[in-house]
Amino acid sequence: MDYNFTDIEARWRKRWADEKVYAVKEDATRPKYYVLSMFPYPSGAGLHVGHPLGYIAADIYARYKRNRGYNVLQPMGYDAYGLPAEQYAIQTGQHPAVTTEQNIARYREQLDLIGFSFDWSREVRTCAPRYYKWTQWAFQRMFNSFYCYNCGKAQPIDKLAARIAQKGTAGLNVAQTQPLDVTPQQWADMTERERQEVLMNYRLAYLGETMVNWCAGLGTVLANDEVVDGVSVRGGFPVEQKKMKQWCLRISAYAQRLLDGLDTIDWSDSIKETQRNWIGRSEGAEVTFKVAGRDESFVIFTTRADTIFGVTFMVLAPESELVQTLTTPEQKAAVDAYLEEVKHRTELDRMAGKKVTGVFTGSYAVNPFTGDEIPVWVSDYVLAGYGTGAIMAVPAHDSRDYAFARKFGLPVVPLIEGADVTEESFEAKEGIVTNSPAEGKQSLDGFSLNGLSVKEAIAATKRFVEEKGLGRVKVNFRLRDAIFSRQRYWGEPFPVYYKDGMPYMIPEACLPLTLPEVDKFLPTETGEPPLGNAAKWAWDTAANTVVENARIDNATVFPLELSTMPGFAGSSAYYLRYMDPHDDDALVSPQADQYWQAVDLYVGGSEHATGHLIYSRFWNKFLHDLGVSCIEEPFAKLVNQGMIQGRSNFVYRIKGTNRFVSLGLKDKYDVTPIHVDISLVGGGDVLDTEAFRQWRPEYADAEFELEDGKYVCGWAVEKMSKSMFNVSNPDNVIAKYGADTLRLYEMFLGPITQSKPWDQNGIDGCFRFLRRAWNLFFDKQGNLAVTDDAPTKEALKSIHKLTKKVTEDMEEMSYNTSVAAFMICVSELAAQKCRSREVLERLVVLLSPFAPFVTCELWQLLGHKEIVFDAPWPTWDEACLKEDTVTLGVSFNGKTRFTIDVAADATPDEVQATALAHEAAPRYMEGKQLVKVIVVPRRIVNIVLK
RNA sequence: GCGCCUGUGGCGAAAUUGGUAUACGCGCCAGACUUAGGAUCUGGUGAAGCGAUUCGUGCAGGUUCGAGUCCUGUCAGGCGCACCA
Repeated sequence: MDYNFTDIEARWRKRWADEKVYAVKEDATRPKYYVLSMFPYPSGAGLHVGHPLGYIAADIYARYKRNRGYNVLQPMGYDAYGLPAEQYAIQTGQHPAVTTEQNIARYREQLDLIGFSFDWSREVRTCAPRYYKWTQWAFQRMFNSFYCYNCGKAQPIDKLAARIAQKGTAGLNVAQTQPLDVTPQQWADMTERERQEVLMNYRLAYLGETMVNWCAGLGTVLANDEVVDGVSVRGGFPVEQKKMKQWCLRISAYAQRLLDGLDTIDWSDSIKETQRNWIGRSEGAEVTFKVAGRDESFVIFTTRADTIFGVTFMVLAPESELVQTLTTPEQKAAVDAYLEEVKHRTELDRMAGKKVTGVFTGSYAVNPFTGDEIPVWVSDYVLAGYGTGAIMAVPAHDSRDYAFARKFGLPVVPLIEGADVTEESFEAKEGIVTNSPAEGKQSLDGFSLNGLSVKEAIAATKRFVEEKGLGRVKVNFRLRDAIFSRQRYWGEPFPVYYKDGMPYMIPEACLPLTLPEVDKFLPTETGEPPLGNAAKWAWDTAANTVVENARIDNATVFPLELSTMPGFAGSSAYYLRYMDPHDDDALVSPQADQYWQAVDLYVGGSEHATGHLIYSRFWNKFLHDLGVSCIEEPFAKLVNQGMIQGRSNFVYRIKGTNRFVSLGLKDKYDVTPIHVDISLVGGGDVLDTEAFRQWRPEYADAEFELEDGKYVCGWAVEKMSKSMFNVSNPDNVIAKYGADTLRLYEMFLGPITQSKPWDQNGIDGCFRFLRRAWNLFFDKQGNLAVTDDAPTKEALKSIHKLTKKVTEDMEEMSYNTSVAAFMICVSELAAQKCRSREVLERLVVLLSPFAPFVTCELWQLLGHKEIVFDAPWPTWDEACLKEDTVTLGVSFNGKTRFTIDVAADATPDEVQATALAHEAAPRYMEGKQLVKVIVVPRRIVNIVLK
């Protein structure tokens, strides 16, 4: 019987769906295992062969766990809100919901072809109201929470309000936008609106006036991780800094926990390191400097408190409010001119130019340690958003301060023995401190760091600063709060209305607040977000319903928020929803959460390192604080699959003509390389010139200059993308080879964590393997030829070897070597003409996670009623793997010379005797003395001579 | 600049974690069956040499009886962060 994969796959696909074989329920009698692949954004282009790589790896693991007796949850869904659908809507007027629906249908079709064991009854879509109800709910709970550092978790905001009413804000140790000073009396005298303003300073979801990344091209603000090199990740439009009122999530409150949590999870070092960098913890000190001749002071942050004796000037960020207070009348014109100049420099200029600029404020600060008066400058190399927006400059030991000092002729005072600062600053945190204070100079209480190591000096200075009340030890984080508003249509609406300019949450019982219809997806004429176009987008607090805008009276009917939530909102807790997707009373029921706990294996791309994977961890920690998620870290183990790149082909057109020259001849002419669709190119990169002429009208009368009668294309490895015509589509591969071959080949390509180009050429090897495996079960006439005879020793050895290898590879997800092992085993069994049922059944089970279709068919042909997915995973017997004799390499002084065969259980003495008795041995022994013989078990015997 | 990762045949990649380097697949070569082959099967395939042998894991050292693997330095490529004080 031929291996007819088309029939086999179609039949089993149907049966799996009809019998719902992948549906799972909580089952207390079996251990659970939760496998998750990052859900896709369903783009219009459909899946290419790169997308399923991670899904296949996860699916193999999920199926393996199922064979091992685990109750495996492996769901799938769609991250359905996003910019492309909205951009498409703006261009075509097609509603994003319609295109999204179409794209999802297409994705589903493609995913089904590949044979994943997803439980589709648990599918989620972020744009479904029943789903985003819980996104809105979580947002409301964040609004109604603050973060208490004393108890280390989120708390209800009412508790804070009560505390302020009783004791004021004094002594609060909570996450806040800025320190406030409110007494109980003041609180009592406040209006409702004023109190709301105070509370806004502490809420975990808050409305903040912040500098945001404004992208005019997209008409919205972006989060930091959505901006790279000053342009938007999506679309590549320029991004500028702008001060706007936006919803923010106080993710910075969780900075320390996000950092600590990394030590408890099994993620790759590189992703953990990326997150550590992004969180950017730095320990230092805040030191207060008085302004000379005035009753003012300001605070700076430094990690190098030990360099306090080398401070020769101070620098303020241009955006800092201190600039106004510290600028003297004489300097005001110069400072204002500078501020104006900085404002018009975009983020890109600022990074690319790296010009050293700045201006003197006219004021002087007093060094608290020495009493020296030092000038205060303004420069854009100091960031307003980090620390206090002001620094003490130590040009001798900081390259940025050094460049500034050299440009403006400010003094450089070295503080470390032997440091040469004539050409550049000395930044290493090592050496012995000197000059602190300089000889003959006074310092506060005679404080001196001279003779200490840098490390000791930092500690000593911090202690001194705290003792003398000059400042305090402080930990700073680079992690910024996440900006949570987008001026877009296609996203979750905020369940928020505005009364007296302050936001209020619509009642929880009224969730979800569904996205309204609009007739235009562009901003309104007054520049409001697209939701401003909705006719019915106001909240009636009496009736608790959405009503016509026309009825807004600000008495009982109020305007609703016009922004929507960003992409990461819906993807931040989806793994929890999969546990209990149809529950309308809870995001996840306690029972479901207790059973499934958290994701055991999470598979997805590393590009989400500073986006989704941080937001999701934050979101889960918050839900954990609420008691909704029982585990603090959502993803116990993370595997980042590599990207599959495309292999593009080029033709070379002679400039100004319609004549194309083959690769080997292109250097003779002035040519333009042009991407050519890879479907027009065959093996050896030979172009089908006729197909090329028909490809596009402008090439209809193309002429070709051939070499050896062929047109050879150039090639390059690039990102797989429609515009480069290098996309390979899984449907085509499946039509030609079957899904089992595709699965096997994607795994065989190399380690899943590695990026690699897609090369269709190798796939025949995997197809041949499957066909050979299939043929093991049939005789020449095509009849099933499996016997119940006892297996031979060799066959048992082959299958046990395979069992061991595949089982051990599973945990490492080292599937490429497993596939190789399958190939070896099958060719061994074929050579042995093995027909043993016992052996072949084991082979079928082992192969089933990799090739589910063909193994289902074989399992049934072998007479089993149950599906192979529930068959127990085979075990191996070490005794079967033992050799009777082993071949050892014999080396003299480390160089292998010949091999010997000895009994597997030979003692070292026997091995040594056999080795020395070998006919070739005397040749290498000649004239040398035997020092010792080292017998490495089962490997090699090394004879050491002198 | 700082941090992390990776360098092995013509190509994708293995290597029992310090023990016969290049498993497995692609490609290539030869043979078989064919009217035919971009089908199938069998064998060969790191380099040099007729050969025994010698040389071979980016480069240079080191530890070891023995190093792709460990250590030091260096070069190249990739990723992340980057006026973060």
